[in-house]
Amino acid sequence: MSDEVIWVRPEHSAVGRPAERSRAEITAAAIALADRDGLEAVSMRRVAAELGTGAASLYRYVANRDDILDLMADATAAEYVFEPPSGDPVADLTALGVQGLAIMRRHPWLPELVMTRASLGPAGADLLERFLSVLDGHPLAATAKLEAFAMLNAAVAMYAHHEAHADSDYVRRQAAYLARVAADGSHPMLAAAFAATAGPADADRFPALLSRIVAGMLGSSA
Amino acid sequence: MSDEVIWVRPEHSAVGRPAERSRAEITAAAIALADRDGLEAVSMRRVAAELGTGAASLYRYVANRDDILDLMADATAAEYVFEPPSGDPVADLTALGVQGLAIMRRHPWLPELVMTRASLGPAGADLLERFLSVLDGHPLAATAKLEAFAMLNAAVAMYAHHEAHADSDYVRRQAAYLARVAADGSHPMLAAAFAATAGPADADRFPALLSRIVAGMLGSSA
DNA sequence: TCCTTTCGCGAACGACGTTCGCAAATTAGG
DNA sequence: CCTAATTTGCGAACGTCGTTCGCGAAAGGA
Repeated sequence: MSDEVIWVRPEHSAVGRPAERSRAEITAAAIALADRDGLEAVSMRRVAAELGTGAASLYRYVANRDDILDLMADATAAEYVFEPPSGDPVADLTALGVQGLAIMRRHPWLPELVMTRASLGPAGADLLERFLSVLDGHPLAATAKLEAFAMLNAAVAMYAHHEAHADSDYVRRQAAYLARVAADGSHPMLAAAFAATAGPADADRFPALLSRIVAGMLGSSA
Repeated sequence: MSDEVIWVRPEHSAVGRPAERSRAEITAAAIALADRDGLEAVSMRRVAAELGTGAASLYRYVANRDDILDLMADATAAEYVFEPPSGDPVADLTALGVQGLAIMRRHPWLPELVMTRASLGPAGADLLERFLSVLDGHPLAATAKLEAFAMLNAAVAMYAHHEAHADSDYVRRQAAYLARVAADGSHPMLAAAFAATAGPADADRFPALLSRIVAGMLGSSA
């Protein structure tokens, strides 16, 4: 029953007792939970509790927990809105990435999902279609375009992930350790970089960073 | 006791009953386990079993499971060997990334670790120092250099992660779904890309991809 | 009405991370 | 040598997790 991806499995049967809930409701509950308490709060029991039902009931809608994660990821992919392309591939792909960052800011758990599972459902396929159509006619091998898609997603996810965890205890401990290493004299470059970074962070550097990366991937600079 | 990162906590006490094992042994056992059975096999109980001891004993060496993951990650960072720089930053950073890919090919679980918790221990600090020294004198803000470091690691991890899971059941199911979507006519670009990719994969495209990305990040093309 | 099919879900299983408390092992001080 | 102080090893237990099983309840078609 589940040797196929969830998107091709029928949601409800036409006969028998009708279902009281839907995949969409489960997805919404899981996303609400994750937005509030993080990804590890998305357990079968807690999603079920969010819906006022029993944990075992979820298995009527979903083969396992990973299916729920796939539903969540694809639901966020559906949040993209596609403006008419400008004709400049670098600008259009950068805009796509910037929009992705905005989505990930709404869902701080999304970067982890994108980085570790990279699954594409219907909305993910639409996104990829859009990406490829921006690149239509561009002299780059199909494989390279697909790599670029993966790379763009990874770059956005990486940035969003860092941003979302910038003030966690874990990162603070980590930074304290690096500062200590920098202070002991054995890592002069690290010390210099730390000193230069000490000031307040300025405006959103992401679009510039991303467009450099995109330009690099599309350009023939190597 | 554990409001500090593991690298600054003393490993053994001078007095009292001497410890029978060391962090290094635990790290080696965990890495062996992960190399053999994957990251999720690295549980307290199984690492302990690998060492012929009890699970609770590990907490004398480590505050929690995440500490073990940090030890593992830093142990792999120690596998880098730093050749004398050539003077060309793009080439030197690309070489660093290519070496990182080789390390990740030896440890297929490493990409996931690098992507989800970017933690730097002593060997990680050495790696970052090397990265920054290659970029010494380069006209790029310190923040941008640190972003570039994170981005390089992410790119390498992403590529290695895809490579390592390319023939998992999960990816096969995923590819079958995308092929089905491509076949139904609603995603022409996807279909075209699939057709163009059907042939056998040629040689290792990674150095070229990576050097384009690095050049993009370092260049002033935006 | 009854039969077939599906659904809801309590109960249970095994594995997980982590804590507690105590016995064993060692060193420091007398 | 003995004792006190200190640290280690770890069995047992707690709460949570994903998942399975089996059964009673609910609906539609004959």
